[in-house]
Amino acid sequence: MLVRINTAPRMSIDGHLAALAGEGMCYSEFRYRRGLEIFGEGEEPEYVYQIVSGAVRTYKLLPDGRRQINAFHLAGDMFGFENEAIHRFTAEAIVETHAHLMRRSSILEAVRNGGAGTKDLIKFVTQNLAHAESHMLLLGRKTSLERVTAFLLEMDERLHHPDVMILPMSRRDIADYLGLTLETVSRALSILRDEGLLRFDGNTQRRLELVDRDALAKIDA
Amino acid sequence: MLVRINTAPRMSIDGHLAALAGEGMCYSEFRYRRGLEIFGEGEEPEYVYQIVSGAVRTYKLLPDGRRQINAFHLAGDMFGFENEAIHRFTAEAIVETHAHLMRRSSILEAVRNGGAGTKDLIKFVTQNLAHAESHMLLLGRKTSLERVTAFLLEMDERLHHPDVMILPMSRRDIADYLGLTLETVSRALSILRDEGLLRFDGNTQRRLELVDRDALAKIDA
DNA sequence: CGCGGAGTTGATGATCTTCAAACATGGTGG
DNA sequence: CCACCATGTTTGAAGATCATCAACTCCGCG
Repeated sequence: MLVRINTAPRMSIDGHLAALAGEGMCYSEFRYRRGLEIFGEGEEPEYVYQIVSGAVRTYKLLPDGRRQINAFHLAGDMFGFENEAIHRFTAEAIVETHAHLMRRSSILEAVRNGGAGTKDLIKFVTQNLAHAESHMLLLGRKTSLERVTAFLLEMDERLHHPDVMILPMSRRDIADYLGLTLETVSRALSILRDEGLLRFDGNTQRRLELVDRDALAKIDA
Repeated sequence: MLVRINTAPRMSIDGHLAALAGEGMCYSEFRYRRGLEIFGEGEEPEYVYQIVSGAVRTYKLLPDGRRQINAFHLAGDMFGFENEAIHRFTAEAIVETHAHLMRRSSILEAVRNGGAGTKDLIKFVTQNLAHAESHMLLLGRKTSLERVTAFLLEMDERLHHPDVMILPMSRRDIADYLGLTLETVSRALSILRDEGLLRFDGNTQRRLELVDRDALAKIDA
């Protein structure tokens, strides 16, 4: 079902959670079923999360229901850190997801004490910011074909260039990430398939193979 | 050309730069003429900047010249901090701008030493991230009228609700911030003016007055 | 005065959305 | 095991929004 990366136990140096609060900090492990809300926009942040397996979407809603997905989080990714007293967006499990949780207060305290994890926290937030900036360029200035191509290449990279890419998210999720409709996403994928740049694996639409990454990279301006 | 104006030992307590690196840190003051590039995307970051007066745009470009402005920075705002070894975007003075500069290395060192400014740095990056997330919602899901209205309200707030708002940036800048064309921005402003929600002050197009902020807030979904 | 930059407005057109229909898929229970 | 239903996906046709192309105005400034 889901592509998995190694699940870093708590001692691993570059495991994010462990790095943040230092060794010896404990965390709990939770399991979220497909579609379940992990936390909601406006709620008080209690935990910071690291995904062991599964996938999570974080998004904002307009009052009339229009949705913008900020980011997808895959195995190994951390999310949910807040500096202020409320969550700025909602997080939901896209598929069955296992995550490690660490109390936010532990991390804030570690920062207050000048803990070693401070640098990692700054790095984490900065990486999120860098991603957001690139995504603003996509949302503000790229065509639908460029957006879908960029999405495929982003996922390809984050899944470490697998032969067959297994997408946990629906066309609607992709559309809400790219600022398009699901129909436009579907059409763009069909174009790329017809041009021979990608193949659908079997008869399922969520398993696909990037046949010509160079050509895709040329489309993504 | 850069003009070095003076060097001062320290600035006000609530100034961001001072908070970041602690007391006793030195900064220089520079002046940038209208249109001048302050730093370019991909360059090595040397300084962190705080605007004394003027306005700055930060943006990314696609190879064919399409531009996305991430943010406008006004008097009091800080910008240019990088955690990694290169600038992720370009910064230009929109109008004649005075800024305080502090060496990036000083700030990084302060963080390494567990300086008091670490918390402020995290706060600074997090605020940028929060802005970027809101802007992604705008770029991905709002209509042109909603975008322009949101822009006006954002500027109104950041300029502390002046009677007459003086915009330093051109219609093209606004368009590249909102993911629109300058014509669409102009049309949206005309609509808001015709509906009586704003007035142009005199016969210049950059001075305008928000007549009905509540109605504007209702348009901005 | 004339020139250039900035802005507005109009006509036309392309891209993307909306609406709609058909088909596929995967899970559930008889 | 298969029928069945909800959900997800593709594709087509029509329509809306925004972009493009173009003309014109308004200042500011030499």
